[in-house]
This record gives sequence, C-alpha cells and structure tokens, in this order.
Amino acid sequence: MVLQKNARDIEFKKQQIWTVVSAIPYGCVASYGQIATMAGLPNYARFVGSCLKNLPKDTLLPWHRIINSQGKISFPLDSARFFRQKELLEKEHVLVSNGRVSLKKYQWNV
DNA sequence: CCCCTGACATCAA
DNA sequence: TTTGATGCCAGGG
Repeated sequence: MVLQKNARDIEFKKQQIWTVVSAIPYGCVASYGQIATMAGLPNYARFVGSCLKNLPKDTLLPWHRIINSQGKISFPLDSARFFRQKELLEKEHVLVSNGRVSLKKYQWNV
C-alpha cells in the first residue's frame, strides 16, 4: 500500500482500522499493533489508539477488545475509562485482573 | 519548521 | 521481569 500523507488517505486508513476492529469476534482480544498490521498499516499502532480515542460513547465498534502488547488494558487502573473497558470485557466473559486480560492475544481464526 | 504528546511496540540491560 | 531509550505516525501549538 502506498503511504501518502494527505487528508484523504488518512481517512482511508481510519476506515481500514475500523474494519479490522469491527471484525474482532466476541470474547476475543487483539493488540494495537496487530490491528494496525492486519489493516495493512504496520507501525501504525499508535495511530490505532488515536483513532479510537474520539469515538462516540455509543459506538458499535468493539474498542474494548483492543489491549496493548503486554496483554493489559492501556489505561490507568483507577481511571473511569479503565473500568468501562473492564466492564465491557467481563460482560463477554473475559476476566481482567490487575489490568491484565485472561486471554492470550491473537486468539481467533482469520 | 521544530517540538511535544499520545488508548503503542520493541529491544537492550 | 521491569525499565529506559528508540522508533513510529498523526495532530496541535
């Protein structure tokens, strides 16, 4: 993929990321870097985060299934965002203890 | 144009 | 295993 730097391509990249994120199955988790790579955008892990941060509160995207490369939630343990993500994960039977998720990453069939 | 920041990743020590 | 330095990319000042 040709990586240019104009607004149109940025939008395209966001769509790629959203597509991949929405494809994460129920009860599974993936890392930012993995999402970026699967979207055809290696090294865009950071960009994945910046895309998710301004999602509407009622978004349908399963953003809570995205964690960092250490298998942990990327929020301070005492933050409201952290609890929201943890709650959504546990609703899918994914346990979270001390920020760590009870699942291995990359755990679904593509 | 430079510098800093951020829901990150990777590697060396 | 944990920590600090580097690399990464887009945005904002």
